[in-house]
Amino acid sequence: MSTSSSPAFEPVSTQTDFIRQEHEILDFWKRSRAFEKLRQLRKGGPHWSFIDGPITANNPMGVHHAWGRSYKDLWHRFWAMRGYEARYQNGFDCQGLWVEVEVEKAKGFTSKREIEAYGLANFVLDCKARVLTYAARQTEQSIRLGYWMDWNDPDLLRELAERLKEDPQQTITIDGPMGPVTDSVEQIVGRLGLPELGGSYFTFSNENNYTIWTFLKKVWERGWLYKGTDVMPWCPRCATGISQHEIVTDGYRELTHEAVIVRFPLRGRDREALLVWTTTPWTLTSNVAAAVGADLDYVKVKAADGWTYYLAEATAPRVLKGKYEVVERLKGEAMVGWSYDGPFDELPRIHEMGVPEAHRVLPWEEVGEEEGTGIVHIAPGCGAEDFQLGKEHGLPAPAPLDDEGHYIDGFGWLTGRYVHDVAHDIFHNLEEKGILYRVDPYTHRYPVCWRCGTPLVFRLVDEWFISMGPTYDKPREELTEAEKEASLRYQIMDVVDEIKWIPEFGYDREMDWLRNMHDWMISKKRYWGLALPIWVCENPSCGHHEVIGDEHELRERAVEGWETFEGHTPHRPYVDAVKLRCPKCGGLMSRIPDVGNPWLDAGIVTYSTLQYRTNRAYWEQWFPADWISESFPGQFRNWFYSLITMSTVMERRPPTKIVQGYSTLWAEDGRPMHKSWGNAIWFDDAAEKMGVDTMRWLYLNQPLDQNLLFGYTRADETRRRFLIPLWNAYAFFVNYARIDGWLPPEPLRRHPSRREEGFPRLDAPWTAEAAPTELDRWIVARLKETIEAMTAGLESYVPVRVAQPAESFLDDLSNWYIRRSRRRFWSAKGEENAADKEAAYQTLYTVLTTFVKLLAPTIPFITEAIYQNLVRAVVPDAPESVHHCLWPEAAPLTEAERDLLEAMAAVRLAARLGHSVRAGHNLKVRQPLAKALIATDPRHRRELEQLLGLLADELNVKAVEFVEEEGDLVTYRLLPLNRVLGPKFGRRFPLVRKALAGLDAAEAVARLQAGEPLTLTLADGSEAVLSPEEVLVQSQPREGYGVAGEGGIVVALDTQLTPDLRQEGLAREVIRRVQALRKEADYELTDRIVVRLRVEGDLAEAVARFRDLIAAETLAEAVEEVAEPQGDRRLEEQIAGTPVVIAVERR
RNA sequence: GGGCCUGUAGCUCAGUCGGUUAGAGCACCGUGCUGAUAACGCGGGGGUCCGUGGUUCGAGUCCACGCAGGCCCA
Repeated sequence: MSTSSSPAFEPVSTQTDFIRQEHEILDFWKRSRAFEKLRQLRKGGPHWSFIDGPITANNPMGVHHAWGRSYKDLWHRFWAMRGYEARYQNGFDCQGLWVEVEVEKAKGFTSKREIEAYGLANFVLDCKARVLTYAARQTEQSIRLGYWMDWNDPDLLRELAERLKEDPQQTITIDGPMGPVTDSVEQIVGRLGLPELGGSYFTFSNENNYTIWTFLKKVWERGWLYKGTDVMPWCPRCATGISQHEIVTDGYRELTHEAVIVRFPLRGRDREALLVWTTTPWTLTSNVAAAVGADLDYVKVKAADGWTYYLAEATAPRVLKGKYEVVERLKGEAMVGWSYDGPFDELPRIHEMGVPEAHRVLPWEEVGEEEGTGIVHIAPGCGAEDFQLGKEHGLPAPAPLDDEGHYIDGFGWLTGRYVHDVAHDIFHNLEEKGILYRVDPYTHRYPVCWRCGTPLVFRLVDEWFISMGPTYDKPREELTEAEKEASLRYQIMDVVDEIKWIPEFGYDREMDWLRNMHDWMISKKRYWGLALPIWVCENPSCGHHEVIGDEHELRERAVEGWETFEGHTPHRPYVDAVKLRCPKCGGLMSRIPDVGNPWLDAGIVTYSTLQYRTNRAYWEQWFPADWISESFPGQFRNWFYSLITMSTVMERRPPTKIVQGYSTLWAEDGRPMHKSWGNAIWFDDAAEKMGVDTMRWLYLNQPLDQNLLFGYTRADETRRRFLIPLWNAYAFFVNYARIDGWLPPEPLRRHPSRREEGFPRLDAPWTAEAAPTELDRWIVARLKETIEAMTAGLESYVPVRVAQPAESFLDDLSNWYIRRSRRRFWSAKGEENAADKEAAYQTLYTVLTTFVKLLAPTIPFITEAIYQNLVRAVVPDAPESVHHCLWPEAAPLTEAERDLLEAMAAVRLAARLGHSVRAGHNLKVRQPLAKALIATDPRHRRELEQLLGLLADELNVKAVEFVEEEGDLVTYRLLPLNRVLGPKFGRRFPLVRKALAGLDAAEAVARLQAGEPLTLTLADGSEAVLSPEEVLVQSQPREGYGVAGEGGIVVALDTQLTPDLRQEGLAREVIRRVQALRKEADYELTDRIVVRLRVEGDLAEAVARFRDLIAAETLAEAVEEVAEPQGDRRLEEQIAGTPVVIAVERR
């Protein structure tokens, strides 16, 4: 964002405020319409299709959403840089109980009755308005994250929300991508996301709802839609059934209830009773039977309280109070058929249903003795398994609760009471009747409502289901076509086979779910959601039902109420007005009042958002998605499931080619984030305190299958490890380039944004003016390697494979290339090393401009800031944004480059060893030494010889020499090659190892090097012959010689200090202190100075002798010895025991 | 209750086909380097590789059983 007219780099501070910079970049993108321009640039490119898993527009977005959204943005940007065109449509999930619950809270409603009194039309408007409000909020947050998507203007969404509540029927005109659109507010809202309005898709849109109707009609036509009566988990607060999909998602909580043991007196016997256990006392009102395990062992005991009890033998010690005596042992089988008096036989409803007559003992294989008494209370109207068992035995099924959890009429004193409030009164009542045995607290995982947390009850209800079809008891590959045709379950599995799952275990999870899942319950007795298009004949003797496939069919079939519905979106209450004629009996048909399961809304989007109903050619262009990405937990049975199931029904095709999943976000303390635990971090806070580039890098550097521990400590670490070094490498370059007035020559000025403009390749990035060194060639080879690795990582959708090569490259760049190259940038202009300096500039410029492109998809802000200065400020015709550039490409590494990479690794190892020796001898690097000695094999020697100057420099030695006779530096160790000799000698192997260790190593090595075998005499007297290939010779540093070794390289240093070396070392001590003073004085890098010193003894000699060196190194025009040194800065201390005073002054 | 995964340094995690002295980052201590760095280098302390048993010349790695935690399903 240069403002100067003549091209030049802007100065760069190393103290940049990254967060402020992010806001400036956001402004820049907005001002320059960067995203719109990118879309223009990529128009006509090959398609990369992404379908967004819709985010629930119900609350501000969290840092866990930011995780997924960073990935979505990253891969969009990556493919755009590869030249692909994408659709960029964000999605909002809009309908369902989660929105209703929030609106209820806001309105202070606590029951469905209050909603109905308020009016469905108003309630639905409130739900729509809430969705629009939070969609606006989430859009703003996503923009802050740097996410580039096609969304609506947040202000427009907020305005629609207000207008909607004002008067949904008022007509407005808004601008769309194809021109102005005029319609009622309600219809504009219903058309959001369609081509004429653009922006995010909303699952409450007309198109989304009607496409689901189309889906449901197909289901119905194939005979898979049915109404079932069953005992279902039910939330008494929300007054709705909870489907299996929902109950397993966050659906259990550790709760402590009071478990009760009750006497069921046996009829016709005196004070003999079954002991029956339950954790849900409210269900005792509806007890019908008692179940025993036919093969379990039971006992009849005489207890101290005068009763005789029956219970499972294994349970007796923990169940029975006080002393007891076992009178008889019997199998459960023996008790089957006994009848007993139920605990609430006096209730009128129980009487009416013939329950007392039905009471008896049944056999049931599910009965166990781990809990309770081994005799299970059966209430067919209150439990799913109980209902099944009751059906098998033809038992009545009293259902005691209404939809809000109150006892219905006919339950005596309980009628009208709330299910979760009656436990104690029931205990009291049982006590009075003399049948309460004991009550104990019992902690178990109990299902709760996933929205409001209310413990669920089980109710006998009518719901609508999609049949998943039979599960056949044979392997899938043996299924016939006919069997598959009859079972949606297996059709879905076939589709799942065609999808690539990342990580791979996703496939198994999805399959596991499909094998086990029950029919999909799609109805909900609520208000805000998909209006299920099921119309039922009102004539009770007919009951025929039909599914309507779209709005046109509805209009054709409507015989009543169309005028009430017309002009409205297909939501309650208006759509409920439409009546049809029953084709069977001629009666009137009404829509069932239920709304749909919200996963229907999200599952249809690969059809509804791609114009499946209206423009099949367009749909074919973008279907299936290339990639979708969501957090794993829950999605196997929710979005992934519904998406795949619905696509299977629609077209029997996979909705996406790749599913990428990632784990759960936790707080840094390893626990889930929880408002009440104080460990939650809000997105807005994270963005403004960490910066979103930091967040995005943190997300990238995270294995998909592990939970992400998110917090400020980790963010600081991430910033320090990656963003700051990146920024400083860039700042280093710019600040020296400014000093030298360096600008990139022509071949380096190419940053194409379209393929036809050509690619600069990295094989020879230097002009004729540059004389690249091995170091330059090395970092370019590393860059090529990094391009290859990051590209492969991105193509495979594995984030750590993108982050890891980038981090390792930056480390090499910062801590080796730049550190070793610094001096090359200092030299003055026009000297004989101009070509070397030019090479350094060209290399670093190429590396930095290429590297920021590789990083741009992940950390879009800092890379944009760097690009604007490195490229746009000096190459005005370059693409306007780094995000408009094409992805770097490089030819494969050449043989020479591979060799160079190996060689540099050897040098760095040798340098490490040299530093280690210095540290061991307390020899500062500042102190020059005469030579380093290296003992190594011929291959490493060849490698090191290419780069000796570099190594000498790094170790501050005058020479590096190789020693032929290693024995001085090294001792040998002989080790057996386990892999070979282990199997060869088997049991004798330890003896071989021992014998080998006992040899004279030097002598044995000499023989081996001559190619002769070794003959060993083992401890058991036998002999073993080892060929040279079977022995590993390990050289290790000889103790006490100042050597260090590793990986086949041994380094020693000549630690003798000659007077010359010592004086040079002292001179360097002086230089170091002058540099420190320069820094303290805050001089510019180019400022010339005068150095004034007072020194004595050795030091004086050293200064006199190395005066020129000191002057050159510190940019001093003069190095003067004075009695009282004065200047801008001054220090007094000792060097090697000699006092010294140094002052510097700027010229 | 069943299935899958995990258990390695204070913390977060690598550890290939079973093989030689079990590693990294963070944190801590010492020390060096520093005319880009909030960095970086070198060194140090810190290990019952969850436990028990087994297979094997050899087990962090394979097997069995158990313990603890996570996920999925009942």
